[in-house]
Amino acid sequence: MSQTRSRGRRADALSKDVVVHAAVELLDEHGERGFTFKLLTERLQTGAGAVYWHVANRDELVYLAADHVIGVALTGLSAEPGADPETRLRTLALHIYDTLDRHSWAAPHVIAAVTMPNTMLLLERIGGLLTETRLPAERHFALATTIFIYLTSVTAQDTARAATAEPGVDRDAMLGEEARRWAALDPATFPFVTRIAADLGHHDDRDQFATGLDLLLDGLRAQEGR
Amino acid sequence: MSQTRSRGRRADALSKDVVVHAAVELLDEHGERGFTFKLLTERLQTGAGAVYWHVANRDELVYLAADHVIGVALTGLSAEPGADPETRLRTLALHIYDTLDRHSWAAPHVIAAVTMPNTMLLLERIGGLLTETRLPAERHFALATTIFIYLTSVTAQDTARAATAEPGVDRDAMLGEEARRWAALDPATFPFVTRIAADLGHHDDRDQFATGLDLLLDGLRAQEGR
DNA sequence: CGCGCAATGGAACGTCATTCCAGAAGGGGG
DNA sequence: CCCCCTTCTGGAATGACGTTCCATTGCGCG
Repeated sequence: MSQTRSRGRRADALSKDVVVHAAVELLDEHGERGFTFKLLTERLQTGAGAVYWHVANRDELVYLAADHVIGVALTGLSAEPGADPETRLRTLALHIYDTLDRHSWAAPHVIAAVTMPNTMLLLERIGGLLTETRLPAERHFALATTIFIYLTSVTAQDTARAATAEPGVDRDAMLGEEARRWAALDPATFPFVTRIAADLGHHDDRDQFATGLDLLLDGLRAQEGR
Repeated sequence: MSQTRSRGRRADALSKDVVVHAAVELLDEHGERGFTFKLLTERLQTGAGAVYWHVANRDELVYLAADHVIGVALTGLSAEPGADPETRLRTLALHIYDTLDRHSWAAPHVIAAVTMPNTMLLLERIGGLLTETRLPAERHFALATTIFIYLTSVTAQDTARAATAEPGVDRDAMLGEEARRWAALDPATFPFVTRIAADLGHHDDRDQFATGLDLLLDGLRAQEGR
């Protein structure tokens, strides 16, 4: 089966796109930490040198992979005509949240560099929706970036936390375990945490995210009313 | 000067605390990526084995260092008596922001594990302040975690982005450069981004953070009013 | 049809976290 | 006072990783 490959140029050429696609797959499977050039060259049936011909280094590859994921998420979003801007903002945010949830390694990189082409497109979308509200134009920059930062940051952290869990361990079981630990704390020093420990058990990250987003939008509406 | 050390037990004993302190220093100086066991053993004038006697591995060490930083931040915060809970919440948040800004490597770890002793204390503080508001008790869990998540996530990303910059490069110059790149985009596809490009030039992360926080608190007040 | 150069595969290198272990204090019991 | 054993130490050894280097190849242009 596995035969030693001949050196030199190949017919089924490697390309930046092919490399990035393979990287996204492997990142999805093994996470950022588990993603290595060894895995990558094995999947692509090639050597390290070939990969480095198309990509500067590991960092750039992960960067490109993250941008690709955001790009797919943005193009795969329907226009949702007729709805008011606030609703569409909410839809957009949750859609990005879900996408990054499926590629948990990507989120931290999306924010690190606003330079990323598709990340900028995301900011553009948010800003476009804000323009349709009655909010004063001089606040648009602050508000758009705030929503952008909330969206990317919180998602990044949610997914990072989720990725911490050992693969194969039940998520609900882990939450239950954590809730029990909270409840077992000293109520004298932790009156609040012990009181809300039960809530932790039936807690959903996505709902949590939506709650914060709604709070932001409520704040926005409150400012709008003034 | 530098003399070969004899093996075996030493008078000036190493301890978990000493190791963690040195780790915090080196993390501040070199960031998470630049922090290596080589640097650590050189500073502590010892070998790797000695460090591993006190600490399980690199991950645990960074975890302990991050918790230590949060602990210092929480104990170093004055009580601010007389102020209303909302103001105190704002002060607390900005204080944590500033602390994590000074130890940019720490922020990502603070959120990853809510298990961290001092991270839980932070959640407790936030919850305690919420209890003093007129908000319904059944919403306390959702709101406290929302604020907690906003605080830690956004700070984490701000500091991560700041750490990306090459040491020695002027931050304002970099922002100006970025603003120029935004302005140079095609106004047809990026109407919003090109319009707000100028704002990016005189933009401050801390103000930005405060804006989002105020938006959250506005939303909170709006819900309170209902 | 041959030649140049874009592309390739893998060996080699330096760095890193981690493991392993021989050996040296410290201190308690005889 | 001295021996022993637990606790702690330093550094050599290991294996995985990202990256560099280069001889070699075969596509596609002339």
